[in-house]
Amino acid sequence: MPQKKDRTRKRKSAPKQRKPSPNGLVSLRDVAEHLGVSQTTVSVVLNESPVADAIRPETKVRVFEAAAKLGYRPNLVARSLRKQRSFSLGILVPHIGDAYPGKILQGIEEFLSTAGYTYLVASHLRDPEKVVALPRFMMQRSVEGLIFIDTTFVDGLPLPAIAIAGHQSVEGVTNVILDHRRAAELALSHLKELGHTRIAFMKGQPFSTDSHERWHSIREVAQEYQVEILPELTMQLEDEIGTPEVGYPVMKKFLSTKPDFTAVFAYNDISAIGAIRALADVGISVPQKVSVMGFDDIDAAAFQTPSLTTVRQPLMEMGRMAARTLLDRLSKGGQEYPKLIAVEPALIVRESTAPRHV
Amino acid sequence: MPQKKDRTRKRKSAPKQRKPSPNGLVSLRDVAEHLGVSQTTVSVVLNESPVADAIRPETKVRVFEAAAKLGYRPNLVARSLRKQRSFSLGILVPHIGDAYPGKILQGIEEFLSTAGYTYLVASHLRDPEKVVALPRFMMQRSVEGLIFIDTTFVDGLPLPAIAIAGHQSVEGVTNVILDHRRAAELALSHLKELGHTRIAFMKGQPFSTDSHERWHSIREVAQEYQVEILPELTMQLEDEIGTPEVGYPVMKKFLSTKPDFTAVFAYNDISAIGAIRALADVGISVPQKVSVMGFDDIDAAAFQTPSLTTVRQPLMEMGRMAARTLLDRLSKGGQEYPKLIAVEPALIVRESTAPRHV
DNA sequence: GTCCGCTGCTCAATCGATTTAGTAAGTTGG
DNA sequence: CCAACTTACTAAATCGATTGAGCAGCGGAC
Repeated sequence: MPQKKDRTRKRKSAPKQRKPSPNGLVSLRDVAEHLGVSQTTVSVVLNESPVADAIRPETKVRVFEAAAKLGYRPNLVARSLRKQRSFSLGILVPHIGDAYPGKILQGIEEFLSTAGYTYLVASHLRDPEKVVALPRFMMQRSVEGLIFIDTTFVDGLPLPAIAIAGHQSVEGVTNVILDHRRAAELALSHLKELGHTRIAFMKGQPFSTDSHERWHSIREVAQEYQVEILPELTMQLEDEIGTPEVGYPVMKKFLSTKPDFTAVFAYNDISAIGAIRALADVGISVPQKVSVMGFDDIDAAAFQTPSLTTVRQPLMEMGRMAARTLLDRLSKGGQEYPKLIAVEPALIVRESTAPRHV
Repeated sequence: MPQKKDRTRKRKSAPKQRKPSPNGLVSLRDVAEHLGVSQTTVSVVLNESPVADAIRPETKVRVFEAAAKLGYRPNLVARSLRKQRSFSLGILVPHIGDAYPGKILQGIEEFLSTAGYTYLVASHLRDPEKVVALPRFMMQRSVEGLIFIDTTFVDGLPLPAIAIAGHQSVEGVTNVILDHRRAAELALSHLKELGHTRIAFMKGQPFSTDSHERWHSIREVAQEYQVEILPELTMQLEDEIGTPEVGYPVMKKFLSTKPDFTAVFAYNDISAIGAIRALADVGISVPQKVSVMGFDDIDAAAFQTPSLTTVRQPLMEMGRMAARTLLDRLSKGGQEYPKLIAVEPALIVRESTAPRHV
């Protein structure tokens, strides 16, 4: 394929003896030199930049072909540096691998992958120092935004952020939350319809971002529904564990007080599962003797024995929305952004609740 | 704090009117200009490079103080580009959020965070195209190495890699695997001691990387232990689902053949849970009528009703070892690396297995 | 007096892309 | 015939760090 004219080759009478790419990868320069054109040309053509309108179609074809032939893939680190955009987000979770954040991550990833974004995840294990350090660390890695999952963060973030299950009102942060009021209505009306009046409640751990709001809504709705919340039927989760072990000892201890109750509304599915286990240990069958209501509808809920009646949070959807909203904010760039996004719960009736035993 | 001599300030008679950092962050240059020293000085001092031995202690102090005062944090993207090291790894999982990879991720993250490394995770959802594209994409992001979890990858990787539950023999890849032979011994001897002779087996999905090896070991050990593996008592998992739903219909269908068996050895805990559910649906109680044995010991296993007897894989440990081994390989740089790392299973006896019902 | 070596730094190239400004060659209009 | 415009590119700055090479100024040896 002879070229008509060699229009650029002369410049290099004493070439600077360029060494091959140290990492063995094909760079823009390699493609440019291979073709005898400038890096600019290759760059604008491959990026289909408007500037490339001025490039001859034949040249474009040559560039595309050479890029394909040499297997050129742009170095995204270099691109990040130059464009001051990394196409990545940072995600903070209490523990990677737990079911609740796991489901949310699925939703986030699903959306991000279609948008060409990646993400860095890190677990802070509820360590306040990490909660401060990790966002900083991620910013050093040039993430464009942050997503907090069930995490109480420190404000003053210089980056747009989304807090899933976040209830802090902080400048620049969009909270994605469940309609807890509605959730309480669904759960309590279900239990009430089944005839339960003496209901035990498990309050979430103080560090869980939904705890306060959820409890508040439950009390409010309970009052309206004339369901009594008795102090002696109220438990408090404390431990920071992602397994049902979180609910087991609490229920054990509760049972040792010989409480008079016919139903339990757990803080979440995980603690409900632990509670059922504790009930079973002392021979209280669920749902025959006691009904148990979970929260979240994690994957495991449907396959427990008995399967869990629970209030479903659309976790994947929340993840998707969080990702979508954040990317939206990034592309708009403006100061306009939603402060709050609420999603609706659903009551999922399974086997762990039944009419009150009489 | 007056300076003795102004040794560098003169050069800028007609300064190039430098604009402030566009992203509002403090750069090396900002620190250097603030102090009136070169970027080199600031860089070598902050990195405690050996070259910094030649810098006066007072200067060092000034640099450290200025960096702290201005809140300088090095831009890791720029550093990556220059050093050709990103201090990050890429991790491929079938699904983010599933219990098995989740537990492994915990181990990986635990180790990486102490080493100052981050990681990018991506789910390939068993899509062969993604399995090819994602490592490429991660390499464009300059990850230094890859970890595959339960993933059949395509060889010819230009990067060091670790495959957890990997059984491919590929140049440059270290496989981290369970001692399946030992696992089979533990499980079968337990069932045999309980008097079970008609044992049903669930084979893993063909795409699950452990399936073949596990089945092979089970058959081998079964022969030695004189445990019969009957075709009519053998099930095959097919679906790509991370919930117990994967085992449920398979067991349902199996039961419809009116099989004669007293125990089930499931492929993993997830499918065991689904199987128990299916057994319960038709009134077969576990472990009274049928014993069920799981595999993995995911968090949920201990809190099922009945709790699962299972073969534990040290998943977090496997994650930790994978990360450690990979970083080791990266720092050594040489061609020397372990081809195989085997970890030991443990038998965890809980409630789902019992002596054969007679 | 001057050469050497040490101290304490600075200069400038570099990583691999993007992007602004510019330029050589050819075409058109008056 | 020349200015103006168009076409098809190229040169060089830039992002923010790291790093090899280099350079003043000073003290001491000869």
